[in-house]
Amino acid sequence: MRAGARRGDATRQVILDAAEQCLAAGDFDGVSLRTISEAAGVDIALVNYHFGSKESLVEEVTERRARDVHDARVLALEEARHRAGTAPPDVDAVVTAFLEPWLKRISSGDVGWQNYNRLLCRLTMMPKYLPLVSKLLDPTALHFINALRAALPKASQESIYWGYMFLLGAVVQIMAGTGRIEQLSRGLCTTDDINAAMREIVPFVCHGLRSLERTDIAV
Amino acid sequence: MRAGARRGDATRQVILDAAEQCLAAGDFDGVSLRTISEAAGVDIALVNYHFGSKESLVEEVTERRARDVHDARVLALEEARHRAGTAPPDVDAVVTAFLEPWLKRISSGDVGWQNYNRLLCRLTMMPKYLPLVSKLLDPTALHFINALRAALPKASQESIYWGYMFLLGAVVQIMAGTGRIEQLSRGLCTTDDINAAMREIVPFVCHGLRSLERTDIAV
DNA sequence: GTCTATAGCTTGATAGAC
DNA sequence: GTCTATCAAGCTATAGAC
Repeated sequence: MRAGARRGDATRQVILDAAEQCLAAGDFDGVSLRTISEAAGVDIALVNYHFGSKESLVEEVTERRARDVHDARVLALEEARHRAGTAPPDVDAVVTAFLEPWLKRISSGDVGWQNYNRLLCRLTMMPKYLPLVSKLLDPTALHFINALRAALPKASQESIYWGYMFLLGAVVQIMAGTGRIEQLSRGLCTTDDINAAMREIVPFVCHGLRSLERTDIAV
Repeated sequence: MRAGARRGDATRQVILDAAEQCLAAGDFDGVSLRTISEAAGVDIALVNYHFGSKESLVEEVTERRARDVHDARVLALEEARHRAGTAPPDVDAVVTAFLEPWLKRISSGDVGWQNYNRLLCRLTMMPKYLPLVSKLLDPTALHFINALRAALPKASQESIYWGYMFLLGAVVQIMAGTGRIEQLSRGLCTTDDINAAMREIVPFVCHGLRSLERTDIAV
């Protein structure tokens, strides 16, 4: 490997990290390549040289970490299956397998994971990026929807999908880091304390999901 | 009232409606005043004449409907209090008072309410707009957080705030209309069928919220 | 109140020297 | 692989005629 290539790889990483950070903090289309290149301490022309376009940059930023989380989640679910023996893993096990790998990475101290997360939450809210979001997350989603189906055999097909979206919604609302809960609770709660958030969210969604098997509840 | 003033008012409404629609469909900063003025069928200069700036336009678009929902929700909660007698309204009553007025407006056939909703969901995900979101929604939020506190006396202060955010997250995930559940369920579920969504979401969040009173659940 | 015209700026992207 | 210089296109906002 030539010295130039090594230097180029380093530049790529610096740009990817800066993009991750800027996109997590700002509002996507409001974040310019100039902002990103300045944060990276790199000339703006290099962004286009290495990534071709802004769109490709966003893709690379997200894809970089998506596969890793997916694999860890699938593995966690596999382990839960092993622990459960012949019966399928219950709701708590499925939810935990879904959230644990995520939580672990966020609280790892690597600020990149926190940025990736915020970015991804923001991304899922924008119709424009639905194709990218689907490419990144559909495999994981369908995998865990299947697991939820097995854990909640009495729930309807539709209910499982709705339940997955509610689970996602609760998590996204916390992970996006909008500052809203800090504002409402006047600092009592903070999304920076991921462990506290997880402690609350797991029982909430597990109880919610289990209720999907009941059909005798009127609105 | 002069004819000119009446015409000006009509233009204002046309612009507000178009802005509501464009902002609901697109990604906020990606939506230009040109897009909005073209959708409204008016000259772009009129947008600045009537609203002064893009920021003010966004404010007016949101504030236009925010007060109405707030009032309806407070009234619904008041009625629930009356029905409940001496005891405070239970979780189901509080959640229903929160969601019913919203649901009613969305399914009223007025497409403006649907646009307003999507727009608002999108807005809550962008840190940049936290001040506006707080101004619009904090009164409602704190009002219902108080009601939840009364309905869940054994839950901790923190849990109530978290629970409110989870409730919000589940609703936002559905209302934002990102097309994700349609994609995942291959058309089986759709956020256009608000009634179906509501039928699923109410029991989910009510069970989730009630679980906040329990403290014996390990992560 | 409305429209034309345009100022002044920022954007993403590229051509060419090194 | 990196940097300077610059492009065309888009944006918000405004000044002035009608």
